[in-house]
This record gives sequence, C-alpha cells and structure tokens, in this order.
Amino acid sequence: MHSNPAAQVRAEFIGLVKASIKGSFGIDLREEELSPTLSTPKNEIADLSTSICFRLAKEFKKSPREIAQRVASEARPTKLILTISELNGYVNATFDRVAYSRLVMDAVNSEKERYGASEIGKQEKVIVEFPSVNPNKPWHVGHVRNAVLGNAISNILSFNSYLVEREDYIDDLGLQMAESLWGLKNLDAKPDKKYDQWLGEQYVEVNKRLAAQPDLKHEMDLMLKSLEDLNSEESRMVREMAQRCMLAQRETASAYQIYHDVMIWESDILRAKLLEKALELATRKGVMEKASDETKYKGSLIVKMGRLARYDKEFAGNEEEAKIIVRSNGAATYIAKDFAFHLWKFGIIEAGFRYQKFIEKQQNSKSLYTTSSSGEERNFGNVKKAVNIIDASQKYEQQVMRAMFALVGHEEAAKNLIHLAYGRVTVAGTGLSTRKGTWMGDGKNYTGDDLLREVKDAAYKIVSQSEKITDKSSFEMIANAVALSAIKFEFLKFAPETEITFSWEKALNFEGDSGPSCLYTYARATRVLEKGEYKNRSPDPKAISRGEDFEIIKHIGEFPSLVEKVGEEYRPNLITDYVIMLSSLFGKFYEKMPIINGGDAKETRLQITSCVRQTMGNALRLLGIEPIERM
RNA sequence: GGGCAUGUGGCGCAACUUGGAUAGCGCACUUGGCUUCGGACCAAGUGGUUGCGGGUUCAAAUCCCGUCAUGCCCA
Repeated sequence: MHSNPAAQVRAEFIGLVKASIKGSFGIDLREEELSPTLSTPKNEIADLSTSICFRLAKEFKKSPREIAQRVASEARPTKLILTISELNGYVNATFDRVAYSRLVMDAVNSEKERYGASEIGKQEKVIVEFPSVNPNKPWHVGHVRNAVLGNAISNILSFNSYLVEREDYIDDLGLQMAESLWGLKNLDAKPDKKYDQWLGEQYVEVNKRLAAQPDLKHEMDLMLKSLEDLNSEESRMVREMAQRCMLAQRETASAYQIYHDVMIWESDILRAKLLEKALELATRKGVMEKASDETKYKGSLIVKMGRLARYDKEFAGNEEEAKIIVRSNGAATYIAKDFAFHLWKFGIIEAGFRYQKFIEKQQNSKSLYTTSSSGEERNFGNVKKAVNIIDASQKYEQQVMRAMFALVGHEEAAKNLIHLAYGRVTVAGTGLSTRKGTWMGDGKNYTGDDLLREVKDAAYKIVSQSEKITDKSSFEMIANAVALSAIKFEFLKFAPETEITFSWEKALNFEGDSGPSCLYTYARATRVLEKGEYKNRSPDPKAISRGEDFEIIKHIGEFPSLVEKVGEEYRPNLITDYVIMLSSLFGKFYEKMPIINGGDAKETRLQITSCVRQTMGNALRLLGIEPIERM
C-alpha cells in the first residue's frame, strides 16, 4: 500500500464532522456528501475546512454559524487533528503539527522514489499513442509539445499502476509519402544532412513544384496508387525511405530522452487487413451502410448522423445527414482507418502483427519494436484503455470514432478511448506547416533538433560561468539537463487545450516559472544535505513550528492525491504548478529558517530538506525531467 | 449554416470538470536584501467590475441562458 497523508487527514476530518453532526442533529451524512465541501483555507485560519453547514442551514432551519458552532464544539479531536473551530459558518480544523509531520516524513522516507505512486491503475494495460509524426520530415516544435506531453502522461499513468505501452503510429501510405517519394526519384539531390531534415526540406521543394505545375498532381496520384500495392517497387522504396527517416526521428526522441515500446506502420495495418475486418463488423452491427443512390453520398459507405447523435448529442444539430466512412472511389477515410486500428488496440479484432526490433537497446535499456512483414509475435495491444495525444483539430474525427465504438456495442472501450486534445503551437501568429515550410526559420529552424541545440547553447553559457561547478567536464551534461528541463517545462506548464505561441525569447528564459528554477531547488537542497552531513534517521518533527516549515510539510502531503488526480484528468500542468509552489515554499523556508545553522532544529530542518528533494525529484521525473545534483 | 475551444492586472498563464472565506503564479515596473547554509533566490509594493448582459444560489471566474470577439473543425 502507498501512503497518502492528505487523504488520510481528510478522512479523519470527514469522520469527526460526520460524527459530530450525527451527535448534534441526529443526521447521518454520507462521506460523498461531505468530501466535496472540503477545502484548504488560503490564509492561516486553519489547515482544512468544510462548508457543509451552509448546505444544512435550510434543512435544519438554523443559520450556518449556529450549526457550525455546534458541530465544532461537539467534535472530538483525532490522532491528526488537534483543534476544531468555527468561523463565518465554516468548520475549521488544525492539524496536530507533530503527528502530521511525522506521517508525511515517514511516508517520504519509506517510499522514497515511489512516494506519490498510487494503485488506481490496478495493473491494467493502457496504450499511449504519440507523437505519430509522418515519416518524411523532422519533428517541429509542435511535435515536441506532443512528444513531451505523451511522455509525461505515460510516466504519470505508469506511476498510477497502469501497465503502459508507448506507441508511435507511422503513416507511411498517405499522399505526403507519395510526394516525398516522387521527390526522391525526380529531384536529383543527395542527402547531405540529418535524413529527416533533408527529407522535410525536399518535401517543401516538391510542394513548390506542385504549386507551379498543377499537372504534376496526376503523377502524385499515380504514385500513391502504386504505394498501396504492397508488392510494388514503390512500396518497397517508400518503406526504406520512411525507415531511414524514422531512425533520424528516433535520434531526436532520444536526445529528448523520450522512448517508445512499439511503432505501428500503416502499411502493416493494410497488410493485416484490419480495415476489412472493421468494416465487416460495422456493417454486421448495422452501424455502417451503403448510401442510397438518391443521396449525394451515392456509392460511399456511411454512418447516418442520427445514429451518431444517439451516442453523442454533438452530432445532433448537424445539417449533414451522414458521415462518410469509405468514399465512392473506394478510398477509406481517416476515420475508417483509425476505427480499425483502435479495434485492434482494444483486442476486439486480431491483426496477427509480426514484430522486429527496430532499435536493440534504447538509452532506457529497453528495445523499440516495429511491426513488420515478418518477425516474432508479441503481445502488444489488447488494452483496457487507449490514450491518444493528438492535436485539437482532430477532435471531431476522434469523437466520431468513439461514437462508432459505442454503436458497435463496445461502450466500455468507447469510454476508455481518450483523446488528449492539445492546442497547436504557432510561431508569431502563423501555424507550422510542414508542406509550406513555415517550420524552416532564418538561421535556425523551428525543429526539435534546433530548439534543443539553441537552448543548450544558452544554458552552456550560464553553466560555464557557475562558480559552484569545479569539474569542467560536467558542463556539457549539466547544460543538456538544464536545456531539457527548460523545454519540457515550458510545454507542460500550459493547460493542454491552450494554444502556445512559440518564441525564442521565452524558450531561452530560465527564470521564474521554469524547469531550471526547479532543478535549482533540487540542486540546492542536495548541497545543503551534503554540507549538513544529513543522515537518514527516523523523523524528528518536534522542532517544526507553524511557519514555512509546516507549510512545506502540508504541501508535500498533498503530492499523492495530486498524482492520482492528474492520472485521471490528463493535466500535467497541475504538476508544474505543484513544483513551482514547492520551489517557492522551499525558497521562503530557506531564507527564514537556518538549516545547518539551525541549532536544535538542524536535524528536523535537514529532514524537511530531504523530503523536499525527494518529492521534487519524483515530480520532475513524472514530467520527464531528470533532476541533477549540481548546476 | 452547424459544432468545439478560448476570452482572467501592461504581457504570458493558473484556478472552472466538483460553486465557498481576501481570484493565485511568472515576466515587466518601483524599493530593498550577497563578509553568513547555493542570488537560476528572497522581502515589500503598484496594477483586476475574471469579454459583455441576464438568471440560479446564503455564496458565481466556476453552473444555466443569451450575446460579442478570436481560433479550429464539419460539407
């Protein structure tokens, strides 16, 4: 069992309020009625409070104050709660400082790097899909946001006891691949740089040609047709090109310390005939049908809007009568392909995929597998929950897919099919278009590679001036860690749905609400513990006062509840808020309360420092940020 | 035309799902703090009718209705 100090003290408070109300008024409230009324008062009135008396006022025909006063006076203190009082109709509790501090410190000391973990995932399998960048270009800063989010979500789910598979979907069959292959054959240029970068630039060039010579469009369409024949020479060439591009993309991923378990290729999905199986299922269940000849949908396979509306009212007001799944020319839409793929994820239809190792050993010491025409069988997929990190523009498609899941009778899967819709990243008001090449900048591109290089250069300049670091050989490692923390934090601190306007100025700022300032807190705490010759003895909370020290203890006690919440709501920005607050609280504590020079309080304050360091480290690792000892 | 998201001090954001006491944080600005545990830090301060209008409630940034603006999506 993992400990959760905040949840424990809340439970005690609910219990005593419940007992007091029953004793005073003879009413037995349920825990679920009380628990939403709890909150933490902002000022220093108390440590925990409930507003339940406002709700009871009408029923009891008494003022909230009267009720609260009665409840407070009847309430019996518990192990963790020392006093209960009334103010303005609220019932307020103060914690037993020593008992609660001991609880928190014990929890951190005994669970260490597992402090904050929970069991809500019950070892269920979940597949997280990200960043799924087309294999004909490099990651741009928007893809970095996606990857960083997906990585954090995976870490958080895993910390909540889900068995997480990190999956990257690779669309090697779209029109964009036909165009890149056309470029490869016709543009007589040799790769002279990192392959994804080179391919991305070439793709922009192909699109310039297309704009100038619209008749080329026909050639592209022919190329696309031949790609879909998996035995064609074009198909073989495009796979080779895409694999080479993916190796380059994986270099970027690895530089960002982001790793996957499996890559799934669209061409292998085609080979496995997942689409046919999915369409058969949808037809058999009466969800999908042939459009009637009298409608404009003639010749295509559709799902009637009225059917979708039965599951999700969003589809109700739409003028359109149906959603096309397979066009009259036989081309499957993205929805069709995605529907099929996700039926596989949930183990509803079989693919019989074969896998090979794409990378034998990644930096996290695990292999990266890829689907393939031959190879071994492995148990990927077959999950209880699927999380897709896809930008908000695809919300509609994802919703249609979810509705179809429910309509074919898999409501449970529909509920567990989660689209984490994040806002796009723009540069000075314009979107990043791979086609138009707006990701290419002047001197430095808006790519993952250039972003990391630039931020690292800036970090290096600062690090190399530090007097705290005597070992010059570690500059490189530290600058890298600082840069990664800055970038990851910058993308994670915004709520997922917000759009982000990227600017170099912001990316290169390491102060304030930033990753480096959290790393700083960690490094500072580490150094203080070393200097203070801290030994991990059993907690001695007697010297804790009602000041900055106890504020820290309370904040640390909240961490496990926070992790659960973030795991259920997919909002890593709550963790960035949390670590900023932890940093700030430690900063205040550090100024006001001498640690090493703390006299009798020294040992206690070292213990608090150790708990801050541990919790900060755990929280940062969830975000995909590796803390460092010196900076 | 329909749908979704967003709108919070000068700027960038958080809190909204689950209503609660004085709306938090960073940047910028003003003032102060390194002979003293790591100043990527801290203290004090200026700045808000939470887009607008109505409603529900003892209580609304939060819920409901309407409206405006911006972005995205659907054919």
